[in-house]
Amino acid sequence: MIDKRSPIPIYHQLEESIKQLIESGQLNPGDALPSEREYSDKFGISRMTVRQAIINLVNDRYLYRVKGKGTFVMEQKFEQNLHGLTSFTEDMKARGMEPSSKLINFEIIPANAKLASLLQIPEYGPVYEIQRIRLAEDIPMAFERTYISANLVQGLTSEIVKNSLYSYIEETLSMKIAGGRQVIEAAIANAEEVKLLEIPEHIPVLIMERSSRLEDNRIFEVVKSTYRADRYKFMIDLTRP
Amino acid sequence: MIDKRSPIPIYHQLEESIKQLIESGQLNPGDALPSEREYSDKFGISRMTVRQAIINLVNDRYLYRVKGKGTFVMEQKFEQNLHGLTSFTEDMKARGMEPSSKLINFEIIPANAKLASLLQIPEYGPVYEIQRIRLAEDIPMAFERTYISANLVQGLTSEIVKNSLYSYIEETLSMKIAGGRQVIEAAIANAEEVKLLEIPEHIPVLIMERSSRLEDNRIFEVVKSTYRADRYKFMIDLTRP
DNA sequence: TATATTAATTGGTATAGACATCTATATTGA
DNA sequence: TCAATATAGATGTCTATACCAATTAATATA
Repeated sequence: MIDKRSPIPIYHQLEESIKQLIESGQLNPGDALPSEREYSDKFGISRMTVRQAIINLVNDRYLYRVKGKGTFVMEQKFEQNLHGLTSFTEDMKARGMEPSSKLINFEIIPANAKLASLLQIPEYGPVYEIQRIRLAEDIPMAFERTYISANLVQGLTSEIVKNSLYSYIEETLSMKIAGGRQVIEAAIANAEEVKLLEIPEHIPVLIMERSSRLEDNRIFEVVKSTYRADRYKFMIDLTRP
Repeated sequence: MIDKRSPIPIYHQLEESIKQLIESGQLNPGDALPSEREYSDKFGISRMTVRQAIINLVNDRYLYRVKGKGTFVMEQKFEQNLHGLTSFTEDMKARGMEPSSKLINFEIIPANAKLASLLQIPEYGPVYEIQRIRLAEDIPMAFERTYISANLVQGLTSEIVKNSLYSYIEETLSMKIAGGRQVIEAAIANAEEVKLLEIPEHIPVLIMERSSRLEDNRIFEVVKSTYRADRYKFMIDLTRP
């Protein structure tokens, strides 16, 4: 598996080998990798060389590491593309914080008039409603409600949502996600948000509404998120054409 | 510059130190950094530790390395972006509304510490302060404070500001505007904003802070705007690459 | 002079080991 | 039984050293 006499650097051989295990499904998201010392012993190479392979895979978002616990396989990596700078998970990671989610609700509901209009479906049509609390370092940062047309995105389960919705849509359903539109506004937290976000009453929040579309311009998702404004800011990079 | 007794890792201290040199303009795009061995000798730290700092900066696209030649400051830190740098005027016109402005203040003031840091100029350096109310269809929408380094953008008058600041910079002064960075947050309107925007007390507002830079990465403008959140939303288009 | 060689300098790869910090588990003591 | 304490094992930081590979400049040679 590792050829020390090869002109290809050892760390690169190991890197490709691990990447291959992930892409072939022998290592699944969340799985723990052997420890650095195990790799070191197994292949008779230095631990620093193992680390170099792993560091590269962490930078490429194939893996993530938790001090004292181990190294694990990342959820699908291209999720970051769509959200860009305003993706909660990526944003938090970029700030050196550990993001997590708490699923509050997952069910199919009939679309009301507004939702039907946003999703471009008939009124009372079936829609997945997914409600989540987004946390950073276990502190509630945002309350997120996602609505997905059930006729368009079929076979959705809470497990899929927990892993990666976008990879399910793109890989399993073979539909191509093209982009989206986001609107940001400010408001005062309502009672439900105060409770779920564990914040004082009457403090300002940021509301983000996003609708995401497929390549054929059908809307497959509408997300409404409420961010606590005392802890969260939206950052946007602008480059002139 | 490097404190070995600090609990902050040495590589991280060096990393921040180099990043600071770049962002403050003491290191310019294309400039060569001292070699790894020079850093190692200068600070009395291991070359591997220097490399860890540099590797991180290469991953963050601050630097790039060429084997046998050296390490250099990257030309453009960020890749192409999704949205352009638009002014209030352009934004309102795009929404089919008639924009106008009311100039409240136009003077040269000495930069305080925060402003000096944001504009990358010495403290007490001369800065244009331009305060404006932005209106759409004669309704106040935002209170905007613009700060411009007077040594960088010379000969500014209130007449120029009334017309188009950006075209003055690009056409008359022949300086190229490259982009900027925006931060959006929510707050409760303060007394001044309540008065100027003619809004009720305690309503939420959107705060936008933008810093704009020239092609040579000098910051020429810092803008802080307060938008009434009941009338104004930020819209962002995301398109997948 | 023009070309080839060599030396010096740069980043790239790899090793071995030390100690720190964090996590989970097992053990001990009240 | 419950809580504090020890420990084993994981990643994180750092050192010191060695040699490889690419580039550049100085030097020797035809």
